[in-house]
Amino acid sequence: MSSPVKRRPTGHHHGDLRNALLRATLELVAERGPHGFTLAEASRRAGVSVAAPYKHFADRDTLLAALAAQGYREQCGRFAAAVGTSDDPVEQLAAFAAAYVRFAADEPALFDITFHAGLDKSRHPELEAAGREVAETVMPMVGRLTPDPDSAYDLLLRVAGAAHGLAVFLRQGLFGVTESALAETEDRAARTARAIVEQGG
Amino acid sequence: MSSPVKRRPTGHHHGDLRNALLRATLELVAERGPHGFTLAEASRRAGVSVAAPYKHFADRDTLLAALAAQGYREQCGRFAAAVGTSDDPVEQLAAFAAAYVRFAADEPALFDITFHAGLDKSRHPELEAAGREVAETVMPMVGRLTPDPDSAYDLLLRVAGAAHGLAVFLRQGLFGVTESALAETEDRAARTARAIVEQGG
DNA sequence: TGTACATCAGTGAACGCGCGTTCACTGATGTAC
DNA sequence: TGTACATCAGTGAACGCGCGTTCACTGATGTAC
Repeated sequence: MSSPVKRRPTGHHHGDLRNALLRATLELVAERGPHGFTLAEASRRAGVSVAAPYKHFADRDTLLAALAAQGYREQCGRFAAAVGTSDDPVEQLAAFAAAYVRFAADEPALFDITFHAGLDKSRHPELEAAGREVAETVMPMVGRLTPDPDSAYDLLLRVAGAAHGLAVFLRQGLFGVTESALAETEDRAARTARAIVEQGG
Repeated sequence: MSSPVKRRPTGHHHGDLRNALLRATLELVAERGPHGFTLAEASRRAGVSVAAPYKHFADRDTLLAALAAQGYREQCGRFAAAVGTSDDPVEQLAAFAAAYVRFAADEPALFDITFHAGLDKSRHPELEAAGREVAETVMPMVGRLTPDPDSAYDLLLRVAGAAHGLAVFLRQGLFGVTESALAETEDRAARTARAIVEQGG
C-alpha cells in the first residue's frame, strides 16, 4: 500500500536517498520556483528526517548546485542534438531556439535552477565550467555564419535572448500549459532565430 | 549630521513613511531580488519599527503590489513614448524593444517586481487591470502591420519575448553593468524587432 | 492667544512559525574470521 | 554457517535566527472653542 518513498518500516537506511532528495527538489522547484525550495520540505517528501540530507550534501546550496550542474549537462545534450539536426547553420540556430523553449517546458525546475536560483558561482566553481561548456556547444553554429567574432557573439545573444524570453513567458503560464502552446512557442522561437540570422544586423 | 531617514530624535511621526518604505523596498529588491525583500529589513532602512509599515499597508504583499502597479504605470509611459517616436510601425516596435531593455536597466526593482515577484493577481486585481493597460498601449503598433489578429499577436509576442530575454540577460549582469553594455543591448533588441517584423513569418 | 481634546502614526515587546544546521545516538549492513 | 565487529546512513531533539504579524501603548499634531 504505502509508497516506497514514505518512511520505511524499520531501519535507518533509505538506499537511494541522494536521488530521492534530488527528485523531491525538482518537484518542489517546479511547483514553487527555486526560492520555494527548502531542505526541510524536500526531506519531508523524501520521507526522512531534516538532518538526513546532510549525509549526502554539505548544505542547502550544494544540493541546488548539483541540480544546476545536471541542468547544464541536459542543456549541452539538447543543444548538441539541435546542432546535429541540419548542416545549414540557420536551421541549426532555429533548432537551438526551439530546443531552448522545449527544455524550459520539459524541465521547468532545471530551467529555473540554472537561471533563477541565484547560486553564487564563485562558491560552486563547477557551475562556471558547466556554463562555459554550454557556450562552447553553441558557439560553432554562429561561427559558421560570420567570420567576425563580434558579429557571431551578437547573433548568438540575440537568438538566445529571443528564445529565453519566449521560454520565460511560456514558463510563467502566459500562454497556458497546453501542448499546442508549447509547439507554437517553439515555432515562434525558431522563426525568430531565422529572422535574426537572415535579416542580418 | 544624522540622515533624516534615520530615527527622528523625538516623536512618533515620520511624515513620509509610506514613500520611505516604497523607496527602501526598491533599494532592497534592486540589491537582492524580489525574494530578498523583507518587511523587517525595509523597516530598518526606513528607520522605523517593524510594526510601523502596518499603518500604511495591510501586509507584505500589499506593499509589493503597490510597487508592481507603479511598475506597470511606468511601463505604460515608456512604451507610449516609444510609440510616439515615429510614424513607422516598424520603428515604433524597435523603439518599444529598446524601451523594454532600458526600463529593466533603469528600474531593475520595478522590472523584477512586475515579472518575478510571483504576486497572486487574483488577490491584487488592480494588477490584472494594470497589466492589461500595458498590453493595450502596445497592441496598436502590431495592429497596423497586419490585419490578422493572430499574426499581430504572434509579432508582438516575438518582439516582446526577444526584448525580455535580452533585458533579463542584461539584468543578470551577463554583459557587465556599463552604460555601453546597456546601449548595445538596446540596439540588439531594436535590431531584433526590425528583423522579426521585416522578415515576416 | 491659550487650553482641552481627538486623532492616529508611531513604539517596543511579544507571538508562533519554519527554516538551516548540529549533535549524540542507533541499528542495519557488509566483512573478516 | 555463525559470530564479532566496524561502518555509516539514518534518527530525533535541540539550537538560534529572522520572519510576518498583533497588541496595548504613547505622544506629537491639528482642531474647536
